[in-house]
Amino acid sequence: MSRNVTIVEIAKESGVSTATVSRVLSGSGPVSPKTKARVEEVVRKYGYCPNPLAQGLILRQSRTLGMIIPNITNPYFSTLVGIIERAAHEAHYSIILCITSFTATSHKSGGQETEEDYFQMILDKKVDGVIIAGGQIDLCEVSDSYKAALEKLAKAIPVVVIGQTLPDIPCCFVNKEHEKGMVIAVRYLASLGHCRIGFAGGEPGIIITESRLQTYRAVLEQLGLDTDPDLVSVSDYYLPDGYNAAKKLLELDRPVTAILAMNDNIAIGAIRAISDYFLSVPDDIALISCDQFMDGNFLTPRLTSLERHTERLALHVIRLLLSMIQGTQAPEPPDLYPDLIIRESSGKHL
Amino acid sequence: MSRNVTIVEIAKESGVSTATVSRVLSGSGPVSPKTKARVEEVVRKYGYCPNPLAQGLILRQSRTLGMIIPNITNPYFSTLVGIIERAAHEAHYSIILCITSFTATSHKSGGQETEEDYFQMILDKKVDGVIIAGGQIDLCEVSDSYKAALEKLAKAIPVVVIGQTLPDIPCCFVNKEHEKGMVIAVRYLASLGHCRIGFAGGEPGIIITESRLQTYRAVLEQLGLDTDPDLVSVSDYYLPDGYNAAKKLLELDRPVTAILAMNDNIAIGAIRAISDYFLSVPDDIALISCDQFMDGNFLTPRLTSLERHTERLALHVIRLLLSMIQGTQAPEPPDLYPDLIIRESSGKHL
DNA sequence: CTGAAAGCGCTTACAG
DNA sequence: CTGAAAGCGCTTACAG
Repeated sequence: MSRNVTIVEIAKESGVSTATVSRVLSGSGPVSPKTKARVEEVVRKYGYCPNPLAQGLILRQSRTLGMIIPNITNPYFSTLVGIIERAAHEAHYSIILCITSFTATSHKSGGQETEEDYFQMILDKKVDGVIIAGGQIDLCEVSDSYKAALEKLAKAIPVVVIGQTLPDIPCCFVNKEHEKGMVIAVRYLASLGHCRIGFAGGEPGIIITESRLQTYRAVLEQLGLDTDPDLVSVSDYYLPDGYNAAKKLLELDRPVTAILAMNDNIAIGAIRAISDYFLSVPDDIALISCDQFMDGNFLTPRLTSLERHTERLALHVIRLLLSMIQGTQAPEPPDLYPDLIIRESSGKHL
Repeated sequence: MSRNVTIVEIAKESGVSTATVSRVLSGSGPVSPKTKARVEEVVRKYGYCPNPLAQGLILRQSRTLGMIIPNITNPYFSTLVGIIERAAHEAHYSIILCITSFTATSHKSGGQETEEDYFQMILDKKVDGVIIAGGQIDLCEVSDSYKAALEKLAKAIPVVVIGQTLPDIPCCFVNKEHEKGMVIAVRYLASLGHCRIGFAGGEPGIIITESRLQTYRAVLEQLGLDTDPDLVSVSDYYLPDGYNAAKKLLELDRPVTAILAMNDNIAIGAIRAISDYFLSVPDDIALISCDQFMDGNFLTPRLTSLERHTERLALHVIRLLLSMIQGTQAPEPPDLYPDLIIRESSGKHL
């Protein structure tokens, strides 16, 4: 950080006090048109810009927001970050990005760098607000230390978290919708005549997985279809998980005829496994991705998938945070009702 | 930003001056063991942490780095961001992420928010250093206003840019390697007996595209193979671009027998198009992705691709920036020699 | 080893 | 409408 023009120089050159310069810059307080013009000229000449550190010290704000995510490689999170950064920038805020590398398994094995540490760090940074997406908040069982750290954070600054609502913590919790899409997808597959519908991907102990699983079972029962535990294969959210899950579902004594994939990664891995068994999608196995990551029209086969409107979620979250910071009215919650986009992979009626 | 415990409280409670508290916290200057212990105790009790704004004002550093990218949705950039954030965090720096939405076409049509504006913003934020990846720097023709803005930025703080070297600008430029991989890929396809090798994807006027194109033509000529302009179809880097490019290459009077795809998106789109022509990869068309985004082993067909070691690049870039900031020796340049990972899509000898 | 004081660059009552 | 002065929370010569 090099030495820059300061308000003192500008004041001197303009022949006024720093107070006046400050006034014309902030637009607060009365300034005569002439003085104003003169100061503005000098400001322009030097390309002067107030030091945000000094401003922040007085104003108690940094015009900086923290965003904490477990992973940036996952399209869900990168979409979130993209939209949020853009909206924040338009509102003249910057985003400090924190990537915790949290995974349910690393957590169990006692990951070294914890999300709690990041909470503290972001608190120390004196940001004006924080968005937390995913991580431990998605666990069915949230640790006490996490709750304590989140509470401490939320008591100090506005925070909105995307994930389950934790009681007695002064955050805004924005809940994602996990059930409706599952109901739509299972019913659709059933309407096509499938009786053995597999569930592939997701991590046990994670809310999104468990609640989808529960819905899946409930709808299956309602419909009088098979609900063997064998029909379910969960491990994680990535390509190999889809591959292994599909493999398992195909090797059953009574194999599945349809698979619900947690997301596009799982679906792509599953397609690979299905091909390795010399079977095809959708002729032998129907497939639906429950979380669209890309335009399924360009995959082979064209992937039937659930659009969950991550952009709307992202926009809502940043607007909500901004409203908390500025003390304005909270925005209307967005329509997050998922859309089933029927393409080829789900096939036709059996 | 709420009111916090300050150094004054800590000093009072410890019965020493703020200077002493500052000394024990920073470890600079001599402090008697007893005083030190007492102060540390109080610090711990209050969970005190110096206000970084106040510190930054004096120390002229913010322990914050800027990272400017055009797009976070592209796996290349999200990988870069992931690695860089992690390394920065380990070195106790935070990352302010700036996403400019730059594309070559938006640029031509005169995009409203420019990268230059972001340069100014990040300068105003008083970050300690900046990493710039992609954007206008990847254009064959860089505008004067961009150069001027970059020069201004680089004169103020350390900046490393991933992209072509611009003369007379005091940045560290880290160049990516575009030719070698192309040579390997073209030669491999030729060795398999292909004579009509298409080139799909990429944006005209962008360095990575143009230099690969040049290499592609040079190798083809060297080998005495067809170099019709018709064999090339460029537009952009995403799924639809791969789809359209492959379509065009298949509709030629003398269609291609092999396609070089700029990256996995292009390859996936191309596979979709090839299937729509009732052709298959690799039986009818051989395919290589020149920029691996995911594990090609899980795609159908398994995708032969070039691994370009983005992680190594990312690590080098952040280390380089840190060395500039700290005035230490620059790290050794990484081995960015691309590896051709031969899987199914490139097929066997004709 | 320790403290009083100046100062980083700004903003905002408070006078005038 | 404008300026002198205090103060945001910290660090660092400078004395002692």
